[in-house]
Amino acid sequence: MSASEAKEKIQALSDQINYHNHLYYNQNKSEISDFEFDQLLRSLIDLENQFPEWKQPDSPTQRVGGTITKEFENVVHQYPMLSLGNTYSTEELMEFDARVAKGLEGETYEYFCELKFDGVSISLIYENGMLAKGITRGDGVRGDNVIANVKTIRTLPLKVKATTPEHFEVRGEVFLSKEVFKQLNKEQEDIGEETYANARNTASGTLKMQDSAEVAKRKLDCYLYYLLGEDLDVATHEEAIHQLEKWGFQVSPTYQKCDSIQEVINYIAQWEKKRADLPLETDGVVIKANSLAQQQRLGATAKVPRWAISYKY
DNA sequence: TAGAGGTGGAATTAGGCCTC
DNA sequence: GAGGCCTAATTCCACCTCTA
Repeated sequence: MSASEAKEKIQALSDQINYHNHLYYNQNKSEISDFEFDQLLRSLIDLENQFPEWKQPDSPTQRVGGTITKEFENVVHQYPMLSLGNTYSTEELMEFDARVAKGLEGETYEYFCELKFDGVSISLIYENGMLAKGITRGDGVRGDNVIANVKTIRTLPLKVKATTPEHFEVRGEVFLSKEVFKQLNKEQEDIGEETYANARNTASGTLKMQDSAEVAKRKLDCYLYYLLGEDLDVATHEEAIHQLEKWGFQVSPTYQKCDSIQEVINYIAQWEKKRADLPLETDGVVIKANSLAQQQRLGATAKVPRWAISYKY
């Protein structure tokens, strides 16, 4: 095979694999068997080994893993990763609303609600459209760069196709879906090993595994919920979420803008009934002030932002 | 068994508001 | 302005569950 033929073949195989990945993870459909999918991947790996000059940095083979990480690089977060304050009742929500109203005296404001999924927080750094770092929360100031493991998450774009700022950060939650966790425990049972206690801690442990090939087998998934950086051209959290969707990131389909705290309360009540039907575990709702300028004005304490709070079911 | 990530609760501190 | 009260913010620690 000539070099130019190899280049075309590598591109065609990459497109094919990306197409099937997209179908499987975004539409929950599969046109080929797991065996056929593996065959496609193996063909691509063989070709890339023969013609490494045509191997693309965002090749789907990057997701197969294989990197052994002896020690994760410790990285300082550009923007501290704060946790959220918790509420457990509508009374506490009303108090939160009163604090927001006080902080934004005389201004109108709206909220943005989304379900809080039971997973592990992650910060993704993109440089020139390429996924460069995947950092755990750590102590909120510094975290570990687990990029080799993050790259195995097939719903995450390794390269953003659209025009983006040179540098931006996306935050989200890495999780194991109920179905994948069930399957994982079945496999443990089959080989006579102890089953995992819960999906959140299993996802957390998986992210810190040293063998990314093993991580790739666990089928981690990720929802993104926060966009950070300069030159982003967005004025509200809602616009930021739409921007993430346009760039090909998977965001939670449960989000909703609310004009008042009463609408927030209605949203919480609505999802309390429906959340059991979701494919992954949720433990509450995150409520944020929608305007980024107002978020700035409300600021944060040393531990939690004043413009957002979580409601725990 | 040690170390890491994360959660939740108790204790302490800081700051705002009210009364005198 | 001083003192007391209340609430929010912060710190610390115990605990759970995972991987190495």
